[in-house]
Amino acid sequence: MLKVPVFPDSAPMPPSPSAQALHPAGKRTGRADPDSARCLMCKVREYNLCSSIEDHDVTVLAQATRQISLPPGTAVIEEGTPASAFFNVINGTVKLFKSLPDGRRQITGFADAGQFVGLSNSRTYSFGAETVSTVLLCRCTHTQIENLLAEYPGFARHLLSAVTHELADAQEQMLLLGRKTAKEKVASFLLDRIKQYHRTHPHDPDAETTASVPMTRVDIADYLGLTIETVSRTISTLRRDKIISGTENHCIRILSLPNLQDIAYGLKSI
Amino acid sequence: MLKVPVFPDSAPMPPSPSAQALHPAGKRTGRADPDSARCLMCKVREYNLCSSIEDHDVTVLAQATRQISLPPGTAVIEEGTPASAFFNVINGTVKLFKSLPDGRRQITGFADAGQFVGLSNSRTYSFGAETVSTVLLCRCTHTQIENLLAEYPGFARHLLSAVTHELADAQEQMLLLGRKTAKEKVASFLLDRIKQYHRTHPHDPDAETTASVPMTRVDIADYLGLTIETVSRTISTLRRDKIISGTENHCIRILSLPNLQDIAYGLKSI
DNA sequence: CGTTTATTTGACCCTTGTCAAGAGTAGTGG
DNA sequence: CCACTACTCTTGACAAGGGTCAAATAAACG
Repeated sequence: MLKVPVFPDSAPMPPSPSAQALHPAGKRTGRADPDSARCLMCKVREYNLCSSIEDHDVTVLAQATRQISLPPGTAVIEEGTPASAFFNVINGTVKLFKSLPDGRRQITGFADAGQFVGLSNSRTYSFGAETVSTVLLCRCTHTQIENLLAEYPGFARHLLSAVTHELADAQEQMLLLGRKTAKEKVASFLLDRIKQYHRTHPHDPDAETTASVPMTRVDIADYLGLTIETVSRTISTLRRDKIISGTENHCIRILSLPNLQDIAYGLKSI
Repeated sequence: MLKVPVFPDSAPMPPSPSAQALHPAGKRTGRADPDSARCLMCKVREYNLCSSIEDHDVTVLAQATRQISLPPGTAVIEEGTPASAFFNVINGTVKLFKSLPDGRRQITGFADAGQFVGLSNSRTYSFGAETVSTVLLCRCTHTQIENLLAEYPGFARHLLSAVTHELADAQEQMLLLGRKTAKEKVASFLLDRIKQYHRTHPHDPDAETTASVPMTRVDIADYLGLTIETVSRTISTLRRDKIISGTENHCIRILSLPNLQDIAYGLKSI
């Protein structure tokens, strides 16, 4: 049978306390140790990949991963370097991007709390990743991911589901980049940010009308395939048209969600 | 544990002779039946997902799938309809696309022989699919894919690898759509077509300099986020600059691969 | 061989990019 | 607490890449 590793030939990693063989599948620890408590109490555990590993096996996870905190603007993954690690975002936002030799850049997505970063099929990363805000990450080597995949069938299925979802998002973004106008692009982006805010603040009564935009105009422009000037002008227009309200730059309030939706999908001729 | 099906709640399918329960894992058939011969002799078997199922289990595959042949321009998947089937492309090319309400369309990719179409995480397809040329497909219900995933761990891993690869392609295409000029887009597209021709015609001595372009200008334009006029003009310019040669429309000969590569990555200022 | 459809080419214009300057904002340190 | 500096963001004037509309060619097909 053809071998098709998801993480082929992971580059050798510097030895770390947590870089040890996983427990055999199904082995139970009598009770939670301090490490597994970290995973059990993790605020994104129920939303992300880790939910595939049941509570009583969580020691495996805790020993396979290490948490790191990074300030805004820090490189997490360097485009073209050996692909060796995988990251879960616990808190904050990470941007993923690809670049051209002359420096032009396309941000392919933002990974918020609960999402992951660093899946690669090839020996090197085909994309870069950098923190947008202060970010808490859970790091795991590809070798350890391979072990989890081999021991927990549910994990492979969960990962497949997550990647399939990402692919659908990527296709939606291709539609945006190839066929939408600047105004439609910005409106679509704001809708995504509202959804994201709603996911992470389900109990905020204003969640329906709030968009958290932690990224700069440069990042928004590189995400939407525009220039910062066009992004700025378009947001100003939306403010002038009373579709959004103009208090702050990084927390936008939506005055007319239906109008914004119509614009995003090209139903508003204006 | 949270259940995360890759094909949730597959829509009920009309009963078909091949829509029956799979054989139990590991059950061997004494020798190949006519059905399994179809799979064993399949010309893409060694390249595609089916290689995850070993030869002695191939009856399972043969009974789970049905081959269909479709003329050019036939809808394979209707955007927004219930997601119920999955297709392997045995021969020909299928285009995948998303549309806006007013008819604007973005082709998100072309699936050539050996690739698959129809993976979906949601109840309905978020994209459409249509044949470009005459196409031979191998159809399989999502229910049957679920069974294969449950019984053959290698299959889930193979599928994960394939989807991860598709995601990387999608990211590369986002870079193209968001940040490349018309000339760079067309050059990148031609390079992809050369690679594709090389894969499918490994013994052709001209494979290094040949690009098969079965799709129309409309499809190319919808794939690159341009208009047909711009695609046409750009190809004419490449011909005038002696980078490609102008014999036919659907089989392009490359005169200077290095130049084409430089243009595709923005290294050629012209 | 004529009809239909796909492609090319031209003329013109609009959306978005480029260049440049001004206005906010956020830190920093006296 | 208030300058000072360094960004980030906004706005304006202008240019250009690519879109739109229209017509001419070239292929494809019965």
